[in-house]
Amino acid sequence: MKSSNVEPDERVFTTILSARARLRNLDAGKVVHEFISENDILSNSYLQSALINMYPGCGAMDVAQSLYDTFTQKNLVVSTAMVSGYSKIGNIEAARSIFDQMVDKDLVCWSAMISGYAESDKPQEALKIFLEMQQSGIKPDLVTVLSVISACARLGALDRAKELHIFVDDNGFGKALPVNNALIDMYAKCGSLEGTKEVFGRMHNTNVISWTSMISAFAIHGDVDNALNHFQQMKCENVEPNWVTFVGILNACSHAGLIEAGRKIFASMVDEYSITPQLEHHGCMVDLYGCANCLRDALELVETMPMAPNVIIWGSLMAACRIHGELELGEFAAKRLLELDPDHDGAHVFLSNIYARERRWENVGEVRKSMKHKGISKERGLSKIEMDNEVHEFLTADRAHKQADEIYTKLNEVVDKLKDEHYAPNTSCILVDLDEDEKRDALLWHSNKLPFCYGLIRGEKGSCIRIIKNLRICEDCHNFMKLASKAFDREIIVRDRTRFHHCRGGSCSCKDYW
DNA sequence: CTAGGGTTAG
Repeated sequence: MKSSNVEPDERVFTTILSARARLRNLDAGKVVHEFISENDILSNSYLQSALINMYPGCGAMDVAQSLYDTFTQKNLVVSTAMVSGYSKIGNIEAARSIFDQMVDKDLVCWSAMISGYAESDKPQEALKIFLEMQQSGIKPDLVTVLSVISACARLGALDRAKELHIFVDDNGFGKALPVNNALIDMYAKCGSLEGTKEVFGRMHNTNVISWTSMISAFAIHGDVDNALNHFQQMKCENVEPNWVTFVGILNACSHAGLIEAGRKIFASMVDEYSITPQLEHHGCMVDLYGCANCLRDALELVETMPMAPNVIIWGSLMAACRIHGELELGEFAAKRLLELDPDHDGAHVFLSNIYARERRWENVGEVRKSMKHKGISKERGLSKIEMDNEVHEFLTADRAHKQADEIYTKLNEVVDKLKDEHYAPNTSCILVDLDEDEKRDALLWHSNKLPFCYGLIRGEKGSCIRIIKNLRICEDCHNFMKLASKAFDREIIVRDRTRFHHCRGGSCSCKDYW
């Protein structure tokens, strides 16, 4: 182009830059950046936003920021690109700070902020911003609605979800395919498989995302039969499964312990569908073997898989070893994990616990010192319950709630009643340096049990109690919920980090396999 | 009529 003496026009650069952004090719992008600077066309706002848009994907948000700082006039589109750039790299505070400085905000920049919060797992903030947007007189479009539904899914509050569904229908989005797909996922993550089925049943047309969302919904609720059924059915309807579909179906097998079925499906990816298993699929298989206590198979897969295992893979193996008390392999996995992520809280806590159990006090000291030095602490247990249109949060041994006294009194009552059902606190779930009495208290105050008691106090009599937990539910809390479902004749639905537990009449839908 | 926000996945 240059040799024929045709000057490239500015449109060419926006095309090149968006290609660079997709390729995540930082060096090539910088060459274009320099060329633009040298030719004094950096004042073109189309070029500005294309440049800003390229950097976050290349892992160079700092370059985007310094470039942005040089612009004296902050264009709305360019600022929005900064908001979404910071959101993509997980720096939501920086995104918000730019957002707050913007004047005359339009729909797109509000949407960028909403999806930023949704993807940063701050659903409450996303919904709050959505409300503010409407109060400022701006009506959402389809894209906004999708982000809001996704935020509500992460929040997990069913009443809020139902309200949003009505809003979506009332505003004319109820027939759009992507909206219905998002609603399927929302109901699943809010613990309502019924809602999921209802939305799916009313859809006039479906695509691979609809079917995949259904399969994943059944997977997280432990209904492997329906997950497999829907997988068959989508084949009959000539909908081609994609790689996400396989993540869902393999997860379903993992949650139900169906090793053979999982193996076959994993093999069929290549044999029947010509889909190369990715890291995620290998992760599902490690999970499948790990949960089923086939730790040798899990390790073999990790060591022979065609790509380098990442933090999630080693974490999955480590978690399986923790559950099955396989300390030696667990230590190995934790160490590999720490090589990839030296600040991983779970691996530190796990190592320290293994060493404590084996009375290797020197090692315990080393790990704790390193944690203190790096400022690492264990992620705290956090549980939530929705009540009267409000989401109430509880940490372990939390006394911050306004009705804390009442809740703790109730907890004692509940524990007394559960003792009739032979409930005995299982302190092996707690591995810190506490004496037995302290352990017992720490266990009873596990965050899960607090929202349950609050649900008993405030909820309608006989209604289902829905709890959302940030970590994997511990064995003692699981046992507690099962017994409580019988003793109080209540359905209790707990969403933990990876799946749902439906407790009813003394047993759980996961059949104690999780 | 070429910039910025998007549903399924651990």
